[in-house]
Amino acid sequence: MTKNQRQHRITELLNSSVISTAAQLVALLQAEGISATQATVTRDLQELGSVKIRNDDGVRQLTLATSPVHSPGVSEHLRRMMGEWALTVELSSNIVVIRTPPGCAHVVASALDRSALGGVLGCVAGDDTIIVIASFERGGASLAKELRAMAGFSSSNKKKGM
Amino acid sequence: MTKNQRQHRITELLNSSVISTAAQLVALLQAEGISATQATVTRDLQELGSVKIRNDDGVRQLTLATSPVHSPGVSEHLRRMMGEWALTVELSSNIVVIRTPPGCAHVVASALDRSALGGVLGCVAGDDTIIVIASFERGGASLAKELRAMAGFSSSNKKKGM
DNA sequence: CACTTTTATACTGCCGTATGCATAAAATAG
DNA sequence: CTATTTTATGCATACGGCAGTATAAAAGTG
Repeated sequence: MTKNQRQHRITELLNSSVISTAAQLVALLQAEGISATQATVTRDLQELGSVKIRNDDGVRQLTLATSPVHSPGVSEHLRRMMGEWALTVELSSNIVVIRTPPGCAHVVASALDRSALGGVLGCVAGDDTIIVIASFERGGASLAKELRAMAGFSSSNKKKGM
Repeated sequence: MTKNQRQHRITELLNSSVISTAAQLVALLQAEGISATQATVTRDLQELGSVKIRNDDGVRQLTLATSPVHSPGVSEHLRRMMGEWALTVELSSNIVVIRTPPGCAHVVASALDRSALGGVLGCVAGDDTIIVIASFERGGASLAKELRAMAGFSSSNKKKGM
């Protein structure tokens, strides 16, 4: 059972039952054979963006934020995806083109979307290509530079004039 | 510069010039600011499925196999993708349904395709869902079991009767 | 066959992630 | 306000992947 799987199960549990504490979650997971401690579950809840609200019955209940939360882990996640999947990052005026291995473009694009990187109007992804549109104010060059840094490209091997 | 990026550049180099030895590749990479040793490049070449052929000029040349090669690393890669991205693996007769986080289905499906897992007729992927069709001979149950194992699900937390 | 070149690998160290334990900090209850 | 419950976190550890060094194995050469 990996972290993603555990977090997915936690999401399901929070959406289907009233759970008040991390300790309860630990017990529920344990009951279905998933072992994790309170510390781990608490960290999961943070990453998932959970909040504790008082529901209609006046009971405190853990819920997941419906609107995407920009936890500190999100930009970290983007950095990791860029490092792992971005093969090239190239620039044409205000457009940055990122190439990935086949089928991997969406993963990176999702991470980009969620990260709410500054000065990005939006991005679209094909199978192995992502088009990122920089805002006029930001400009493509600055954005490309940031994305290249995330991907772990040193400035020395920047392609010139392509 | 990460491993994927380096391997991508190696692919480009092999396709665009005549290269005979790993040592040559090391030098070419070095020239563009990518440092790697012969050992690393050799490992890359193995993973990429390179072969050394004698070309029309009678020169021995490193080339990439056009047909997908089943290097030992391929099934390892599948295992890693399943562990990282597969959230659930469920079964309905000879069909196995794998759920992933949004946008991640293709990555896993590609890995599945490349792995040439036994008894798989084929698979298709949406945004967060993969449908894998088991051959009649193999049967969905056996396939699901193998995929679940890859994803790191212990047999204990197998869902019953859902 | 002897020698050189090239490739493959055993071993080791490094780095980042994930997690448990212990405990501090914060929230809640009375 | 104090005590209790709950959450957050500093630290240590385990594990996995990656890559370098040194060296063995294999391939090529004459």
